[in-house]
Amino acid sequence: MGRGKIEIKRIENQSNRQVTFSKRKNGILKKAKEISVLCDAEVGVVVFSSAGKLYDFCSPKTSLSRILEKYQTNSGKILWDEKHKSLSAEIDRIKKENDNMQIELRHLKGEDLNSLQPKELIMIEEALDNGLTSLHEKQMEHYDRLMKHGKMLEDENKLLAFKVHDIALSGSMRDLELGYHPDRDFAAQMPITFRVQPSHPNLQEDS
Amino acid sequence: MGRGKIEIKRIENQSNRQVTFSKRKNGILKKAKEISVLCDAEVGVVVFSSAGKLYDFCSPKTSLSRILEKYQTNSGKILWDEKHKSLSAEIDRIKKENDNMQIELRHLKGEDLNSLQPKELIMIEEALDNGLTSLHEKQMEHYDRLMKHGKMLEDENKLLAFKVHDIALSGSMRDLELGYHPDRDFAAQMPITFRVQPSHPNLQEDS
DNA sequence: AACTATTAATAACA
DNA sequence: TTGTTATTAATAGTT
Repeated sequence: MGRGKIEIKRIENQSNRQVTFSKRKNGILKKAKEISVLCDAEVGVVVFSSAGKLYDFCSPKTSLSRILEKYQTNSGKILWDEKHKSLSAEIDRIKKENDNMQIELRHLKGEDLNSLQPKELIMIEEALDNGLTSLHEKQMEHYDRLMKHGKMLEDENKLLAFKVHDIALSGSMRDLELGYHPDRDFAAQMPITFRVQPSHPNLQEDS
Repeated sequence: MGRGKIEIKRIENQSNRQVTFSKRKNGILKKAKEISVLCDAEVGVVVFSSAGKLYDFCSPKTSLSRILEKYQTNSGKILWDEKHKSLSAEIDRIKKENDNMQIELRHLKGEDLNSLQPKELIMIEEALDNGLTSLHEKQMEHYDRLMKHGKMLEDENKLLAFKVHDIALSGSMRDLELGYHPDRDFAAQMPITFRVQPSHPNLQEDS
């Protein structure tokens, strides 16, 4: 189909080859489009020129992804070896890590101990003991902090109780009887730790 | 290019469509082969008939995998979305699971406790206590078993010591002075638990 | 599946 | 590249 018949073998003349590529590439993409429309077929075409430039066609209503997905299930061949395998490998690796941690966790929780040797039990016991030790230290810190805070509150309460007593003696009880008014001037300006907290159980104890 | 011109739109007649598909499909695959040879191009073609049958061509000296790999790097489009995404999602899921276990493990080992509230510390403490309880039960079992075994050995040793004493009295000391002979007749035929174990520390105590 | 009249693709050329 | 055209190749409709 041209001014002369040609043999189907590599065209040695570079520019000739390039022209032929361009024309035939258009031809193939056109044919692909036509068969997809005429025959309701799914078609995917990918072409690289020898220079490495990419051309492709994919039938409408689908995508290369879907076509290739279908290709794999249909042909049994697996395409995306590289990325696919590396992802699968990573999954395996993480799962193994997961399993090991799971086992360790179970052991620390006192489960699945039957298969373990006495020495292994002792190692777990040491881990648990260490854990408890650290934990108790931390709890002690919390306890100390709470005690300190409680002591502070008690001191504040004493101070407040004293002031209340003072105000009561000076005769202006009405302000207190009105209760909690956060937007009242004197309340807003008072440092927060010095505001009256009516529900505090310790408030009355030392007064 | 046929007895008549045709519009490029879906061929409604089913059998007609099928015939046209068959012919044009061959045409496309042939064209693909030709351009790959003539122009030294990489070509991949995948065609599905409307019935779902697969036909494909791939230029020699390469593979669909490689062509598609190249397609991705060249176009920036990511193909294998489906499997790829689901694998990535699974990795994320497992990693999250992993992280959670890691945190739980660290907590049980008494690490990274600073961010925890007292109530959380108590929950960990309970877990550790439970773990220790189960562990101690298991260790107790081991201990009991060992004790039982030790008692059994002691009994056997007493019996052996008695026999040794007996034999010594009957005058044939030479056999014993020769030491351990596993292939001697009387040793090989004796049940294994009754053979003399010279290195056993309890052997002389009750004799 | 073949056949073949016709259209479509394209090799060589500009 | 793009366009033109003589030719070959593909294929629509038919057998």
